[in-house]
Amino acid sequence: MKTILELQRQLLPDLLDVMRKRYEVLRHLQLMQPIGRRSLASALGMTERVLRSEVEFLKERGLVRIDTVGMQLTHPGGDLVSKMEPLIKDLFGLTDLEADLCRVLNLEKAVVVPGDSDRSDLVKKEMGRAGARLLKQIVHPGQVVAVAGGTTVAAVAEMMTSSAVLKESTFVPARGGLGEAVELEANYIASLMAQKAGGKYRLMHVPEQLSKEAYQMLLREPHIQEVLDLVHSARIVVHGIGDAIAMASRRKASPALLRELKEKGAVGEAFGYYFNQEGEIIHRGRSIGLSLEDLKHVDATIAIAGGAGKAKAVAAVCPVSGRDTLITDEAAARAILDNDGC
Amino acid sequence: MKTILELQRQLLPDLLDVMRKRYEVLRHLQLMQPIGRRSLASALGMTERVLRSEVEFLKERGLVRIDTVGMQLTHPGGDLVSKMEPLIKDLFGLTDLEADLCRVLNLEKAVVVPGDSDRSDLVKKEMGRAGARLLKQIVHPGQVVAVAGGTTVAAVAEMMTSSAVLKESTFVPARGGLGEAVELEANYIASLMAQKAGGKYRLMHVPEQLSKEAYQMLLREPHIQEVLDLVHSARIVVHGIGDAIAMASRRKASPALLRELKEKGAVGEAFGYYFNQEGEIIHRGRSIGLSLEDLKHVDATIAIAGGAGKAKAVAAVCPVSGRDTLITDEAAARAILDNDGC
DNA sequence: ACCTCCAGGGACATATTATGTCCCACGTAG
DNA sequence: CTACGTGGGACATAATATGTCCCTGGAGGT
Repeated sequence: MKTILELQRQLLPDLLDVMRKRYEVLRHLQLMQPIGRRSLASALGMTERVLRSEVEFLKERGLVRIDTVGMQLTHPGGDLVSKMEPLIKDLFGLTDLEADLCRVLNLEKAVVVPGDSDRSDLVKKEMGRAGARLLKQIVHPGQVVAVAGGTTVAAVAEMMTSSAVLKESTFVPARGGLGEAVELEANYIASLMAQKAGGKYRLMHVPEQLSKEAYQMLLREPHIQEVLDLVHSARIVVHGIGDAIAMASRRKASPALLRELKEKGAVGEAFGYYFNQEGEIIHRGRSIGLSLEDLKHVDATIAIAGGAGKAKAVAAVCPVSGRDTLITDEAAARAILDNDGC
Repeated sequence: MKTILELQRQLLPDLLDVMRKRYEVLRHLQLMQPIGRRSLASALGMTERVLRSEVEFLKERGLVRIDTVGMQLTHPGGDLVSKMEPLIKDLFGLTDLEADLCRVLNLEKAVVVPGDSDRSDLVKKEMGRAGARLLKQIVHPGQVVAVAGGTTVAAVAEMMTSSAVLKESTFVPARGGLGEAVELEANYIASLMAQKAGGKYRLMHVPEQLSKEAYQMLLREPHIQEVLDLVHSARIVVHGIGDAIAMASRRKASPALLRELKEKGAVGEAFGYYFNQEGEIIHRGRSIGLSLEDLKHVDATIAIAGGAGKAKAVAAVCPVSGRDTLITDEAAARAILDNDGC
């Protein structure tokens, strides 16, 4: 029985949305009946006309009755609502999680894919697909997309498919070298994503851990400058979120830095910034590129991270911007909401 | 599980239509890939543009991949198709049809694939796939499989895939030459099926229409004798079912024989035997090999035939054995059951 | 090296449907 | 009686789906 829902989710996601919409109408109706079109519409957050179409449909099916006092459920309509409740819960439990995440983390949008990416690579792939799809939806032609490094963003690149609008886009790494392995480096991911998307890309080869003087020199290099301008003009940012300590180790941070991070309670990391539990920046990896300042001017940031273990990191990093979109998995979502005490 | 769909259908009356449409696209894609939009559209009987929208949707969901050679299923897409198959059968009542056929024709098992093989070649392919799968399920290592000729059995051979148990099997033609075209001859099909399955095969090259004396001589030939022994020891028989008159014509039967068949009311044919509506044998094509006697000792016979036009032939031939399995298509199945008055 | 066929994708007019926005007549409750 | 909220009608407009072309490009045969 679960399988049939799973199959439908893959094959008929659009119809399931419609189903949910109609179910919501019925459910609200059950609670508010008898009620008029306009009040119900505002309660559901739909426009009057849309609700009206739905109600006409439901009336046609004999699930609601309409008379002068307003709309009410018929008996079969009431039956249907109660019988469908578990079904809807199964189908849209994740959607509810998404709504909760939006509220708790102050996100514009959240996408939750089923599973736990700590336990199955497929889940990461699925997040990647969700990220790729989202990116395609929100990007406008000609916009610059800045991408950070990490395995999860790599998954997005991996699952990216070409599309017309993306052909006009330019992909750039969000920041210079941070000490990652090549295949997780922002440069590599930007180029991979651009290739898969059929778009353009510009890279920024900057060694990590340079002296201040060397940085200053590099910054004056014309081609570096050029890319940096692109980066700062990015309207969309795609980045992962890492566990602070794990990320620092992976990037071979000095023991001193590690100790400092621990002392200051670092839990999350994103594009080179380290955050504590309250979402305050406690360290900034030395590199060039996108800064938190720049984030204020982008149209959208897409953060991607999954796995129950990342819950704290995600919760710490996310509230940073009010226009964030978060793509995560079920395990992380539940863990975040549990920690939050909701 | 049915209840879920019942509930859903109350809110989404066209759920099944859409589901079926998308499933059909995927299924055809699986059988025809890689293929272009236009060809696929005509195979499906949709217009190009409609198919295009569907494919774009499926591509978006990651079920279909599109490149320069055409469209193909992705791995998840293929998974989805196979997982959906039983579901679709249930939804469209094919499972019920199967049960009815078993009862009416006294079959051990019936498999009904959707569609009408008179109208689409794909349906024959689908029957072929079903036949190949069934064969793999029921065969035991070392058993001899006798196959008859005809386009439908050829489809089974075409769709056969290798498997461990089949590597131990030997394929032989059920009967000697009956006057078929080479690519429909049992010999050719037996060898093809063996090759696809990775198994062994022995052939039996016997000209049709020999004098009695010549037959007797041939029968004493050691290598013929050897193959004949194998044939008689076959535990599994795969054969098609043909319309009697059509088959006789195709085999260039004499006008006299044709007239005789018509007079005696021949409707069905299988491995050289002609049957009337009551299932009685009214003529036996002269050749050597498997006889009806032998059928009593086999473990299983698999009859394969589809198309509404074959309904009468199938109904006439099938009741012959109580251990028959019939693989047919929806059109034939419905026609058979209609004729039977159920 | 060429040519041909079939591939996907772009473009666009048109048909169909969904949506936003009014307004109206009518019950009902106060 | 009045004021409010009810459903339903009407209609312009937006969004979407569809039918029909055409174009470019790659794969495979020659």
